[in-house]
Amino acid sequence: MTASAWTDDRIGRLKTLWLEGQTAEQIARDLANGITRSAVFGKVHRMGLSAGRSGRPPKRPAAGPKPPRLAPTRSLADRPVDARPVVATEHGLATVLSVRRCQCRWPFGEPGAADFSLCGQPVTRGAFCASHAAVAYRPAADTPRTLDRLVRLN
DNA sequence: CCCTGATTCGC
DNA sequence: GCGAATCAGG
Repeated sequence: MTASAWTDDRIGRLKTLWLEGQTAEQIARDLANGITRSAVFGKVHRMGLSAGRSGRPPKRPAAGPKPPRLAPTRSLADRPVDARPVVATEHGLATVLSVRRCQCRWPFGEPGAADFSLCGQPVTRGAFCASHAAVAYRPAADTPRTLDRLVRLN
């Protein structure tokens, strides 16, 4: 089999894992096939998914000589989407430190506040539960009324 | 200091 | 278009 070929299947897995907040290293391990985290990044960029994650502002050139070298790494990270409901006096089931990957990370209250918490319901899409994902991943603009209704699902 | 993500270059 | 190297930020 070809060592490297971004089939639609692999691209789909890449996109899914990336949107789930998996690290590039994690995705590389999942795809295997000699795919390195660099390859993952390259593909992600070509797909136009790059923006959104941590970073580095556009700057000057790079890339010098390239002797054969591999750089395996391992760890976990969490830094998905962000959203803030204007009204939120309620509190979720989880905190920033206790929330698990399988729990909805929709914020309740003001970040930094003593009562700040996270939804905590089972994740169904990306980093949020079904209700919050509907708001967080809203592709197109909705009417203020629709958004208000969705936010009230808290 | 280590890890992760982003950007740019060479093939 | 793909992969690797390099840089910057946390």
